[in-house]
Amino acid sequence: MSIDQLLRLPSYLMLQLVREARRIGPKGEHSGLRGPHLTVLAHLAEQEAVAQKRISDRVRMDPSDLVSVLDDLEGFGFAQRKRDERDRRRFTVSITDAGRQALRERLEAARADEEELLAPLTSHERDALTTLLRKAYLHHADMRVD
Amino acid sequence: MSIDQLLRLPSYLMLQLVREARRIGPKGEHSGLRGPHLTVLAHLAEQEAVAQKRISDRVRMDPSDLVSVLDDLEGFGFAQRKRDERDRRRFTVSITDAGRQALRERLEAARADEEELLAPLTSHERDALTTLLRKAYLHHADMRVD
DNA sequence: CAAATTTCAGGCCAACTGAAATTT
DNA sequence: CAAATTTCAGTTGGCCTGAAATTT
Repeated sequence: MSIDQLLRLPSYLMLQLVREARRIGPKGEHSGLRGPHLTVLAHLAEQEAVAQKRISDRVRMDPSDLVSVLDDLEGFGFAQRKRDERDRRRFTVSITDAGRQALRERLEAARADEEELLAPLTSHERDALTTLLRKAYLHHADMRVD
Repeated sequence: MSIDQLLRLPSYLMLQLVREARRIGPKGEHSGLRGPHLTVLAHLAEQEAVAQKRISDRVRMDPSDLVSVLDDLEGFGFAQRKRDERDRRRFTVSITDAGRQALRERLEAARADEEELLAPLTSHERDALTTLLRKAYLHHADMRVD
């Protein structure tokens, strides 16, 4: 009875599925790249020379945590930091070609893992799910966009 | 462009929404009860005298982590451990009345938080989302049921 | 001077690994 | 003896707070 009530809570179900997803992937290639790295890379891929503060706002990541993520990305040669000479408090961050390549590969792998996670759903159901999640997420994301 | 690809990955969207959910609640009452405690309580509410191993299998929690969760629940007076005299390797765990009461309250609070998280969706959409998530989750859960 | 940006030190929780102690 | 169950010790990653250093 109580379990059934848990299984009617979307946030509980999402948490369990996220745990399931973590178990499925990622194995292989750039496994040093975890969730936050991928998120940051994707945002870098759309902007030239962004300040770290702007990134951490956009992806809702703590600025202090972003530091080590960028350290990693620079270590892999996937991103570069440069002082902003117009405001020397800032660093501007850019993605490299290798970074774009790694991003492509990881997105590809993520889509494959997705297949496995959502295997029990028809492709129509998967689309419906994605649409609903996207709508819910975008609402919260828009609440905090500049 | 790349962000858009991220936003087509259900597991990414679910992860972000779970993070959002964590920010919303829970505040107040029994905040010593976190996610795993609630999950375990819900499972205890349906079974008399379960072995820990069985719980950790059912909720896919590491047996060693379950130890401290049960320590907490016992500390709150929400659960009890007793040696299984027929197989003295086992402890059998049961929920208490106080545990049932706390579970009820926490489920109530969780439903309220849910409202806030899924505010952007119509009630029909929320139902559809829940159904899809449930279907996806149950498939994986059934894979590991005795 | 106050405020913004990046960085570091340290905290907590969830998830995992490896090994011990007890019992079957 | 090997296997099962519970427990403990220790690691990691994600998320957070507080404070420092630099610059505006």
